[in-house]
Parts: sequence; C-alpha cells; structure tokens
Amino acid sequence: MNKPNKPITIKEIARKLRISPSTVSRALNDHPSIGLVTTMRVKKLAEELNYEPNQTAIFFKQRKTFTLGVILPKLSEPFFASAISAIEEVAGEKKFTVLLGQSLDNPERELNIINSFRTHRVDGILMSLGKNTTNLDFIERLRKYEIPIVFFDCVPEGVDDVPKVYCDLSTGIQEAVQAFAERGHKQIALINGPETLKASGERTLSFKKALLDNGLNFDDKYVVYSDLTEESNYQAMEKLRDLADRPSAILAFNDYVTFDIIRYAKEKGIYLGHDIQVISFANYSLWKYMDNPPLASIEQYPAEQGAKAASILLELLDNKDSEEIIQDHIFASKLVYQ
Amino acid sequence: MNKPNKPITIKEIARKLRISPSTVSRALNDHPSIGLVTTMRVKKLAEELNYEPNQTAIFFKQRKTFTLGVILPKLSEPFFASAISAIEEVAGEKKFTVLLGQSLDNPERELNIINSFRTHRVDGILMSLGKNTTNLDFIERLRKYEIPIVFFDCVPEGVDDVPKVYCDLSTGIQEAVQAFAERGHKQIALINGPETLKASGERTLSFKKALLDNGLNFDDKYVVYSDLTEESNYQAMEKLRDLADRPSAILAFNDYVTFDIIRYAKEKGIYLGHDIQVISFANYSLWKYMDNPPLASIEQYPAEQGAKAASILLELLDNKDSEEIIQDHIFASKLVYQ
DNA sequence: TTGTACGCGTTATCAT
DNA sequence: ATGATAACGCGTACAA
Repeated sequence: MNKPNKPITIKEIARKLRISPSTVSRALNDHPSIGLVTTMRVKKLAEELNYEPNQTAIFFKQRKTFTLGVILPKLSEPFFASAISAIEEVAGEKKFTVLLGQSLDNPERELNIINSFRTHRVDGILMSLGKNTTNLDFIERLRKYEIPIVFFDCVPEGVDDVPKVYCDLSTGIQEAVQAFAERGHKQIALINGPETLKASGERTLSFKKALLDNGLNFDDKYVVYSDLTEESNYQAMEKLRDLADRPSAILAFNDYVTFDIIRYAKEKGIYLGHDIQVISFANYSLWKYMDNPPLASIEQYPAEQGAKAASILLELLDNKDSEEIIQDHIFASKLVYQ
Repeated sequence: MNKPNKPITIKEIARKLRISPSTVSRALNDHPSIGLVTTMRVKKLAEELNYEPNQTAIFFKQRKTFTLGVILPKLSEPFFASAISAIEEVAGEKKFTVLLGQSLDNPERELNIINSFRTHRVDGILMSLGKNTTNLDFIERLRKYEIPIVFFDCVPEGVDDVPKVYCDLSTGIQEAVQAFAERGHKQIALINGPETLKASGERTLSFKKALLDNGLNFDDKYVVYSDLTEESNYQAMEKLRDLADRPSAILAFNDYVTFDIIRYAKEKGIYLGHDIQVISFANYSLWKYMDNPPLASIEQYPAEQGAKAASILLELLDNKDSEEIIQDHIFASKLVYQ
C-alpha cells in the first residue's frame, strides 16, 4: 500500500534546499531579485519532485478562481451545445475553466445554480435566461457581490447596465419575408412561440414590419401561437388550415416547430416545398439530409454569440474599470439556404 | 460609487458578537457543544449580514473542491451533450459542480485539460477518450495524485483497475442482423469506422458472429472502412455498389455515416427502405421526421452511461476504500424502431 | 540577494 | 459551553 503521498509544497522544496519558502516562491515566479543559480536550483528540484502549485491555495489568496460559470436552459439543445463549446474554447485560451449549470427553464434552478456559482467564487457568469424567468433581482445581487454577468441569446429586458449579446432577428425575418414575397407568396403565416414570451412579441413586430416593407398586408389571423409542444404545434397548423385564405408560406418559430410541421404535412399529404413553403429559425444543420427541407432558415450564430459573450466577460475581468463595454452586442441574423 | 464591500467573514461576525471565530464556525455548523442561544444569535446575524462561507477557503482547508472534471471529444455532438447533461444533473444532486473540457479528439488537448483539472484540484475525472488517443500514461499519473477517474463510452483497453462504463454493441448488432435476416436479407454490409479504431474491430467481430448465429455467411468484402468524412462515406458506398453481389442491407457505423448514406441514395436515385435497408448506431432522435429513415437504430444510452459513470465516481469519492467498484459497467445496446 | 513575518477564511485540537 | 491557537499553501511587504 502506497503512502498517500501528499502533494509537494513550496515549503518542502525550501527545506530540502535549506532556503526559505519565499525564495522558492519567488524563484518559481521568475522574480528578478532572485539569483540565477538559486532560481535554477529551485526549478530543477521542483521539476524532479513534480511540484504543482496548489491552485486552491492561490485561488484562496488571490480571491480569483479563473473560473467562469455558464448557465443555460439545456445543454443537449444543439443551439446551446455549440454556444458552450465556443465558450469553452475562448475561456480555455485565457486559462479559464468553465463551470456548468442547466436551468431546464426552471427559475428556481437558475437561482440555485447562481448561488452555487457564487459560493464557488466563480470570477464571472455567462447566462442565457430560461423561458419562464421573470424575476431579475439576482442581477442586482450579483452586482453587490461584484460578480460580473454577461447575458447571451435570451437576454433580460429593461436592464441596461449589463452586457448583452444577442441576435437581432428582424434582419433574418426581413430576408425571409422578402424571399417569400419574391416567390409570389401573399399569405404568409407566422407560427410563433407563447404569447407571454418576449421573443414572440418581437418576432410579431418584425414580421409585421417585414410584410409592410414588402408591400404585403399584415393580418392578425396569420400569426398563431404555440406553446411549442407537439400538440400545440399541430393545433397551430390546424388553425392555419382552417382559414378561408390558407397561407402558402410559413415562418416557424424554431426548428422543433418546423419538425412538427414536416410531420404534420406528411400525415396530411401536404407536399412541402410545393403546397406550402417553410422557413425556420435555425438550430439544426441537418436539413440537407431531409427530403423536404425548409426553403431556408434564419441563422442565429450560437457559437459566435457564445464566443463574443465570453470575450466580453474576460475583458471585463481584466479591467473592471472599463464600463464602456456595457452595451448591447448584436449579431444580425441572416437567411441561409442549405 | 459603492465601496468594494468585502464579503462577510466569520471573523467579522465574531467581532460584532464579541465571541470567538471558532464559536461562530461551530454555531453555523450546528456543533452540539454550542449553546442554543449563541447558535441562534450567530445564525441571526449571519443571515442579516448575508454571510456566505468562502468556499475557496474551505476547499483549501479540506483539500476537496466538490468539483468533477469531464473530458469528452466534442460537446456539440448530441451523444455527448446528453451524456454531460445527465452528468451535470447527477453531480448537482450531490452538490458537486462540473468542470468542462473538450478534447476535439486531440491527445495533446486531452493532456492539457487533465493538467488544468489537476491544478484546479478537481476531486475526480470523468472521461471519454478521443479517437486518436493511444498513450494512456496519464492514468498512472492520476493514480499517483490520487485523482480517481472513471471512463465512459470510449474506454481504454488493457487497463483493468479503473472503472469503465460503456455500451456493449454486440447485443444491438445481434438484434440488427437478426432483424435483417428475418426480412430475408442475405447480403448484409457493415460500413465501419477507421480500421485503427478499437471500436471498429469490435464491431467487425460482433457483426461476424451475428451473421453466423443467424445462419448467414461472413464475407470480408461486405465490411468496408471509412474515416467518417463525407468523402470517405461516399467511397464506402461506391465500394459496396461496385460489388457483384450488392448488399441489400447496411449497418452503418454511426448516424453521420447514415446521413451520408441517405444523401448518397438520394443522389443516385436509390430508394432507401426498399432497394436498401439501413440500420444505424443511434445518436439522433430525429429519424421520425425523415421521409426515408433507417429501419431502426442501435441505442447506446448516452445519458444513462453518463449518469452511471458520475454515480460511480461520486461513490468512489465517498469511500475510497471500496475498490470493488472497479469493474466494468456494461449497458446492453438495443435495437430500437423509431 | 535572501529571509522573516503575516494574512487570506476556515476548522480541528487543545485548553479553560 | 466557549476561547485561543495552529494549520492548510502561497505570496508579499518589510527587514536585513
């Protein structure tokens, strides 16, 4: 049975070399005041003994953990998976590691994760809000604790003094409607998310503007809301089918909606891409494998958003005084054809 | 401008209450030897001052960080996304947080991540090996540092004294071949991964056995290898099409291969599910949206693997003496129809 | 150029 | 029931 060999510490190196721990510390950190010989001797022994600085001690002393906390709804959604993948890469370059928390769209979980992050003394937090989050008091609380937070994708409304990275959907919606219009569609529908969701309202507005800009009428009845379950998506489709003037084109709130549209169409014998055209808000890159893919989708740049949010946070940690970074960083969404 | 209000410490509480820090510490931890009144007073003030224990100090002292490091090839692969999602949930229940590292199948990155985890003093590591990893020395090194590691999914070969969680593909392959056989297929092909990959060899063996078990012949020429790029997948298909006796059924190494098969078939006018049947090793749950989905797929239970690996690691951290856990935990893969 | 002494926040040990 | 002290590993102001 091996002895539980305690990790080597500076003290031991000092003892073996019959010098003081501080000298060792300085030597290891290339402090200019330490003689070359001493420095060499220390480094050599440290190498031999496989010395590793105890980060927990350093964190403790420096009040810094080189750790970023990331809170997002669900890791297994491709959108967030690519976002966090990018975040991890950016953080890693600066020797930061990433702590992970999934809110599952549950506000209570969000608060628990934030608490956990706080006690873990993360240096900063990246967050994409859950769909049901209404209480934003935690932002103020984090500010008291001087933990910077940067939001991405799903960002808070009415909070100005916190950095936000998100995608402006209006450009993509504009392009989408234009694409429909150019193909002669007059009746264009929007299957939207829950009416309670901020994102839904915004999409409706952009949608309306896009229609008018393209010389088309806006009619309430062509905007139907879904709570994004399969049933609800089907009901939305039913509503549209029940209209006297059926739409010939549909803009779908997200890819899950699109999937259900595809299934619905298959079941009802509707020929997608012919009877009805669809454009989707894109998360998936699998359309190219499908027989009846949407005409196009609106790219929202998850990886770019994550990377940008991470850089902002890291910059914020570098020079906390630069409060000018506190502004919105907006990516223009774009219509892409597969 | 607010003063940078330092976090409340035990000492301050002690000072304000004119008692000693140790008493405060004990009161907060419900130590039995502290009087009820004192305990109440301490807790009350702590509450008022919003006291939060400094975890970095506790970590430092307890030599424990309540942190698990997770290393896997790529977070944005659905398989790993659901795995880590499950890991995070299991860890969270035990108040552990999860540190993240993506190897991108790069052995050098793997070592860097392990080093970073080590200096961050993670309590344990969960790892799925990258495809190109051959040098396993780090396992021995981690043992020296007494950092337990549990492998999942892609686990090391020839290392017995380390817990491994993985999926036995032979059962799924058996069922797949049987499903083909029952449908009258005689020429069944396997599009395999790179020959250098351990997983490929195993699949070939299981495939061979399954064929023989089902009264079919095994012929080398029906096993083609691909390096999993789109080009290579196409070439694999070409090879099979060039055979005198073309296969009527294909077992595909993973879902990406399947996607390319689908595209290839579409391009060549091959009627999938008719001219050729496909069974895939499943990562995606999107088949139901496709017009020509594979006949079935072999479920490999990523979430279950992740959860199991995490529990084992946590158990290991609880009672390090129980070396009996060090054995393989194997999930039987299963053929599932969408 | 090097050593001494101290502090970071917490808890375990020993004393009272 | 409570207090005093030391210790965890490191960095650093101050002293020599």
